[in-house]
Amino acid sequence: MTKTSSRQVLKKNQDSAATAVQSQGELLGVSLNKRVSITDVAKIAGVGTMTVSRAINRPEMVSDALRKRILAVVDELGYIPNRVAGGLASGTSRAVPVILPTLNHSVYVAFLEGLCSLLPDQGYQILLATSEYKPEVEEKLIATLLGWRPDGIVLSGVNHSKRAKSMLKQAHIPVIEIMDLTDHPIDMNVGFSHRAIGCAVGEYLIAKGYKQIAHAGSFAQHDVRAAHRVEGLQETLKKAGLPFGYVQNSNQPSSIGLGRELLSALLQRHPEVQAVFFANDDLAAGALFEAVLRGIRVPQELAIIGFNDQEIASQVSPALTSVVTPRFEMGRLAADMLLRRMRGERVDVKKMDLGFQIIERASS
Amino acid sequence: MTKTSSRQVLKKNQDSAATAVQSQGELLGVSLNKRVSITDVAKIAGVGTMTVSRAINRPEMVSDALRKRILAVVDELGYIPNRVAGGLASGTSRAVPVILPTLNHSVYVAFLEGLCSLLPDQGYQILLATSEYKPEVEEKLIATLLGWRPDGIVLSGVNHSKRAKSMLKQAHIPVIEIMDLTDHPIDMNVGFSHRAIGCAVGEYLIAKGYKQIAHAGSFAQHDVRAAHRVEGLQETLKKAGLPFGYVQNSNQPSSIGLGRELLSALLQRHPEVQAVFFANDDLAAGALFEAVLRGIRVPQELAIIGFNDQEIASQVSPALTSVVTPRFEMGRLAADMLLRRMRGERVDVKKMDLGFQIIERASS
DNA sequence: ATGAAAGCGCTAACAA
DNA sequence: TTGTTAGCGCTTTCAT
Repeated sequence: MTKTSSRQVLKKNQDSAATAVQSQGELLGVSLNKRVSITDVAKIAGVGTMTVSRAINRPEMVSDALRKRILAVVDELGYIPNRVAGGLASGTSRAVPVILPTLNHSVYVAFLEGLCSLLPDQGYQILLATSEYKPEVEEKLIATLLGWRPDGIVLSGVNHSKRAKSMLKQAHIPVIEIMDLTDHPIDMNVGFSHRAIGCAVGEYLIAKGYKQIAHAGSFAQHDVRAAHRVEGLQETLKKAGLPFGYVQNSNQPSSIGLGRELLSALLQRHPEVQAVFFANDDLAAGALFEAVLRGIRVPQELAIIGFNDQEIASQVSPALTSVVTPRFEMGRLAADMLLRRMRGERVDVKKMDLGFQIIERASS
Repeated sequence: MTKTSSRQVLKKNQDSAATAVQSQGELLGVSLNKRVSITDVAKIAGVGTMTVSRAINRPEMVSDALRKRILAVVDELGYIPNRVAGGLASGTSRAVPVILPTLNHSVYVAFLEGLCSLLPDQGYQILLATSEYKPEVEEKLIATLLGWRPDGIVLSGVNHSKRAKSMLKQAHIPVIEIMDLTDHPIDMNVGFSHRAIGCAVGEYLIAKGYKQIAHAGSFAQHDVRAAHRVEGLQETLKKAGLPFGYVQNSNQPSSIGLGRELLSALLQRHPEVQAVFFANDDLAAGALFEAVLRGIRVPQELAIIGFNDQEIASQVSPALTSVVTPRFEMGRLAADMLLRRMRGERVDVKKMDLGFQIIERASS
């Protein structure tokens, strides 16, 4: 392949010097073994490096003839501009780190898809990292990722270590916090209020006449957002004079199987429970399967409500009531806000509440 | 924060010059507004930049006293080394692009988690990109990603455009192709034979006594690997003298709901079908739900077998027979092989067949 | 429209 | 052990 290319180039530069060195694996002094650089292209095209740079990045600034010649050489040599060098020279890396707590929840994956559907097309590269829900890991990741001198950064949640915040401020780049809401965003913020969701679910279940209402979740000590939903729920129950102590947690990662276990444990401790709000639909689906297995009628004997409206919720039977959150759209919106800022535009609405909706189905 | 830091540093450099400029937002000629560079650290610590570099990257090469002093300054200033500059200077970016067809399949996500569990800890940064199963998108992504001068790269599948292959060869970096097997890997290859899986499933179903055996899948025109499983299945059916034309495809992305639709369509066209091999467990679960809904007894009237052994397979009832593939382990292994190569070690076994296993459950 | 010079921030290689 | 020099490959700036 390399050989073929060099021959083709040769035809366009048919002088004795070129022919002479070709046998050494060189062409006009350009080694064919080393990665080809802008200088190589410039030499062979017989122009300055700046013209090559322009022909590639701002084609309209170069005359048609020259641009054509240069791009032909680029093609022949298989030249791929070095973004690392370009980034250093221009001070803009086009890198956008995304720190997610996990990839194990379809919510974060859907969000990531939203980002992927916009950022790469605009020339930005996603640097992926997962924090495992641990603030100290997140802090380290932020430090590492800022080393890439990113043009912007995406964080999950609104709780970050003091040092993390200070590093981000020093970086002077657009930052967007997603999935949750705060009154004091580092910079920009799109998400929804988990506390409000907890309240709404509480009100919904109370209105349906349930009295003994529980919450069950995974990764209890780490998932701050789930904790906020629990708080909202408990607050509402308290106000209504209902018991609010029915909480079943696990430290394991979320799964359908864990949903079964959580329900079993909960029913053993509190057989009187009438309705359970789960931290996500996988757990809720597991609980539903367990209930069906045990012959517990849903929702007559036990109501189940999930979270995030993952596909499974609508597909099981009875179908699961759930809370829809616009995760894919959140990804696109986050990307859009970042892009505008990275282009130098102003973004006036720095905090966006994307809201949520309870989708009532057969399970409650 | 910045102010506090500068004061603390000041104590260690208590000379009149420093005090004089501090009010201008400078300290020893170091602006506090610009991002802090290695030169800033060097100046304030009173050492050369190389010593700072060493104190950070090869601490053992610097005397204790000096290292301590330097790291203190690093801390005070909040200095974060610029990897872009470092990468350019050292010729190693520590970037590892990963091109996946989609994030919509839990297989790829699990694989990605496997990578994430190893690469970042070793100082490598994952650059994520999705090709939407399109070779031409993949080719473009490869070109873009090679611009980051990565130290290695991960590709999905073994079918890549000619230009893609040639670019990868020119890059002279370790390449690993995952998920599938080929006799002619670009460089390294871990995966399993989808054709063999198709054959094995065929033999399994034949042995169970099924005669009318179908395959149903999504993204038909793009998912080459699913197509190979179909080929294997059909080959086996053909050999056994059984009908092999029962194939139901859709161009939509995979989902539980699509599984329902696929089964409906298949049964309408071929009510005689006795067993269906689905392209993944989401589809299979959907089909199962649909069958239950229609009162079709599984497996007595219809056997269902899924692929990838996602969690849902074992949790529905009847539980789904499926084919386990070690996707998380594949991620770790791919990371491990890449890491060894990136460290300059040799990797002798360039092609690894990770195999698969049919997990028999109640649905077949 | 094109090119030359300078330098982005860091590290390899060498010198002291 | 530490510092100096010279780039890495590109783009900015300024000249032509």
